[in-house]
Amino acid sequence: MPNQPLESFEYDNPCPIRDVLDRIGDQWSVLVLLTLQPGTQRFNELMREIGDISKQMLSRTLKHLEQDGFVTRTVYPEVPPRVEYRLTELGHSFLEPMQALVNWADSHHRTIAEARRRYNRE
Amino acid sequence: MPNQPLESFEYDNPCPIRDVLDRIGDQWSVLVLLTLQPGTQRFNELMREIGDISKQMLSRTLKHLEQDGFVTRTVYPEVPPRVEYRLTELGHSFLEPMQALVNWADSHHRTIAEARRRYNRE
DNA sequence: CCACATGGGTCTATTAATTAGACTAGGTCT
DNA sequence: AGACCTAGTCTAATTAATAGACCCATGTGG
Repeated sequence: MPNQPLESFEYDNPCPIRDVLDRIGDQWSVLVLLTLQPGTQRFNELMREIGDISKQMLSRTLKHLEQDGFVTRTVYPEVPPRVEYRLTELGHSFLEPMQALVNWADSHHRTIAEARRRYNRE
Repeated sequence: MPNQPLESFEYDNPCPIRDVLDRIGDQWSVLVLLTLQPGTQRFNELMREIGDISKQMLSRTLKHLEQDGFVTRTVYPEVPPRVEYRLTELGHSFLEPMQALVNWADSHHRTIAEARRRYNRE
């Protein structure tokens, strides 16, 4: 174990709700979880599926999600390597309320786009 | 109108859901909306209430939320100035599914904290 | 009359986060 | 031998966020 971990995973937010929401409320976590919803995906599949995420951020996001128990990471010792990511029970459970939010976004995005245009005109 | 707007508000995300969620999925938007839930708040009240947000980010976040129609901004031409922020119907409507997510976070944060400790031990 | 406080910001300089792209490993295929 | 595969990591360059100084007009205290 020659090198220090580059990022420590300790996290001491006094508010547990903010602690949870700050973690999954970053740019990518929810998108990764939604992409994993249909089933197991490999690293590069996630890259392709999401399209505009960088390797580093996908790697870090998956690491966080794994740490918090949202996904599992399974390595198959083959060559070339194969690593599969899959939602846990917790991950699926999270996507239930999240799905309600996605539905909200889906049914209100026109209203929002409209508000944005109006604001820009003035 | 001598100076260009420093940040353009155009935003052309091909996926409308990501367009909406990316906007409110930043570090502060949800927190600001939740803080406005009980009722009208002034700028510095929001600062104090949230505690660890910078003026600039609060200003920018409120501007985005106003642009997207989540909050209204009312200026009273007094001295010293008074500016009140208040949720719109859309803002309140958004907080309904969001509240479900907050509840989820509240009831699962122990499980998550546990997973995080386990991960760090290994 | 001068100094200071006030609220809601903006501007700037420093620090942190994100990105793009090069690089690695061991094995298969030509 | 040389090229290719995946799942990352490392570094350098770009971008975003923060802290703190500053601004405006007016009201208050001395």
